[in-house]
Amino acid sequence: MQKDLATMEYDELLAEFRVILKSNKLKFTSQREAILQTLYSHPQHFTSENLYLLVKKNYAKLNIGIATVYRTLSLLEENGLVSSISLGTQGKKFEIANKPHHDHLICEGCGEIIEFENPKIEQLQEEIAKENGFLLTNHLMQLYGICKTCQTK
Amino acid sequence: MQKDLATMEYDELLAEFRVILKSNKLKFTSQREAILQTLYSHPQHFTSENLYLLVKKNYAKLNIGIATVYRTLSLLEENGLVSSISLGTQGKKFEIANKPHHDHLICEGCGEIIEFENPKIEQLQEEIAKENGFLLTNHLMQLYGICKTCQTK
DNA sequence: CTGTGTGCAAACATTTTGCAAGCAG
DNA sequence: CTGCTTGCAAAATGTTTGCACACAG
Repeated sequence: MQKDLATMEYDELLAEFRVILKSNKLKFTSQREAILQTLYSHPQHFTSENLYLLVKKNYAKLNIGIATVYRTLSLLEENGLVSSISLGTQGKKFEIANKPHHDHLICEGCGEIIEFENPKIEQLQEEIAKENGFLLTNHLMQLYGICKTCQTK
Repeated sequence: MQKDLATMEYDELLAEFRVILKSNKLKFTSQREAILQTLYSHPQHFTSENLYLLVKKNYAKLNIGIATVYRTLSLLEENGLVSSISLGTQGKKFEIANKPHHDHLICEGCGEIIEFENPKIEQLQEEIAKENGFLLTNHLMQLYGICKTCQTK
């Protein structure tokens, strides 16, 4: 039984990544580690571009290419180590998946993202899936609004 | 007080569109109408491309361009007559907004989209927003899973 | 060694924009 | 008439792919 990603420390995450690579006959490379490490140490939402720039800066010696970032993000997402969401006009964003599942409250004024989780909603979602004969694999919930600060502007 | 979009017939929708255009000093053109009409009569989810192809086919005389579709969709979305969602790898999809708010259950196998609504979840969302000092304007909920048919494949 | 991974540049896909001609008001 | 709108093509953006060399196993 795999350990819950939610409570995973970096070394555990890394070990998990190695297992995934091995079982897919893929190789562990410094570029792949740099990307995983960067995602882990910045639990924020990255666009592919942002992540590329940060890895490029923090691991200048690697001279990483944007193509590698895309390829690695796909790999990580396919294996559940990162998740992505698409915000309206801001494009696709990625984040490391080593935290409890959570949803997003997004301010349309300043773009601030607040994370939250709500077990009751999760339970209702399961019920809806069941009613429709679906086997749920994932979900995405984004609430858009105006935050307190922007309301007073 | 504006009539609820949810119960709007086409002629009402069209009238609403004319008002929006007028108040923005924009013109009512056959291209814009063709797009609105097509969205109304096909209450499904369109990509920009799909919609372009369908309008092109149904209104061949107009010889419409893809740029006009993009421009009109932006206009309609800004004014709340269409809404859009971003599905994982399938890009942004648009639909006419003249129906009750609803969320989506999406099959990762075949791409089928089932619409549903759940008042209990909506209420919980309001509570979450309130707790965080947000004034809710909109929300998006997508449940991903495998539909009954795809489960047996 | 073998075969996967990488950076690079080119290719693609999608969306936006400049422009001259068309047309709504 | 005036100036918004359109189609077209070009440009801009974002993402994927082919290739030859690099390197993990």
